[in-house]
Amino acid sequence: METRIDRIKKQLHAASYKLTPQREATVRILLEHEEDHLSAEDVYLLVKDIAPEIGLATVYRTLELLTELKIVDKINFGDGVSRYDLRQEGAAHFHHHLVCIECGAVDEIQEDLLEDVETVVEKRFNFQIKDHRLTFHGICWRCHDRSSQDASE
Amino acid sequence: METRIDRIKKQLHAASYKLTPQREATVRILLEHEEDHLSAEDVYLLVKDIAPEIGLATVYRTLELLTELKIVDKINFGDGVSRYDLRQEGAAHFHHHLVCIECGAVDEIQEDLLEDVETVVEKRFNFQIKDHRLTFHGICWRCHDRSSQDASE
DNA sequence: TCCTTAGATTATAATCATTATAAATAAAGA
DNA sequence: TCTTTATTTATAATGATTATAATCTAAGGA
Repeated sequence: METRIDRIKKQLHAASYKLTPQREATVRILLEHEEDHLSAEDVYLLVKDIAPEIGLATVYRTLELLTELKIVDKINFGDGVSRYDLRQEGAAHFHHHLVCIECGAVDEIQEDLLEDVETVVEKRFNFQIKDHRLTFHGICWRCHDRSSQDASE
Repeated sequence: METRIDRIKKQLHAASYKLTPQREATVRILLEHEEDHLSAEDVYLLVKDIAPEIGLATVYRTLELLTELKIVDKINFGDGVSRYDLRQEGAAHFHHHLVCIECGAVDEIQEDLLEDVETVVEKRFNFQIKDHRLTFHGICWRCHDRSSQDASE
């Protein structure tokens, strides 16, 4: 965990930014909620517990900075709020998401799965792919289980 | 073109909505700009040319209604504005997008390309896919041509 | 025809997420 | 220490979207 923060510190320094206490607190929250797809507001509320004097604008600035340095990814599921995800270290590509239309849960897929598709797209459309966003909307296994259980009662 | 509007009229009636003049004007604008990924504001400004008395709220309501009936798709490229696309008639799946990080152009891919990926995801994650969103970020052929031309000068 | 009712629309205000601003603070270097 | 620069804070502003209330319109009956 500490080494993870140290590496982020180095990344900041490499771009001549500092890991201020506020920034460190924000990163810690992101590390503690790596699975969670937090919004800026979510991060703000959580950071306030460990650094009560922090302001919302600072959280926004920090998240933007981290996004710029590709330490976090900013995603958008269409509900009007941006969400921030710590990048997997060494991940060449953005991971994918499964959004459940029943319960709203968001699961992640770490595998790439798109290599073949990207080859086709690059050739056919003469488009040099740098990144991708793939989200599936559907019914998650939890809701699936729940409804088949309901049916059998 | 007229038949296209007639069919949309039927879809509305089937859900017991009417194709009012304002709604028709909005649909016409969408038809005329099928390639364009308009925002609500864009649609509003264009509709005002053919129906000057229309209000922004009506445009929003109409777009929301059309989205609900799956006549248009609401997309989100992460720039804080929702964009509205007329669905291809008979399209089983949402089309994909190529967003150029140089010039901001958005091109469309009509092919599905994801069939294999979806089979894998449904099996491996026990997730019943209903729809998907796939966007590639990269350099479009126009910017690519432009920069290789610059280099040769 | 007139009345009633329900649906649509308009203008406007309100809301929510996000960004900009200006003053205050802290840290780094000379 | 003094000066410069980056950073943060609180607050105001912005921009997209949604809600509200008043008004309008069309359809169906008496």
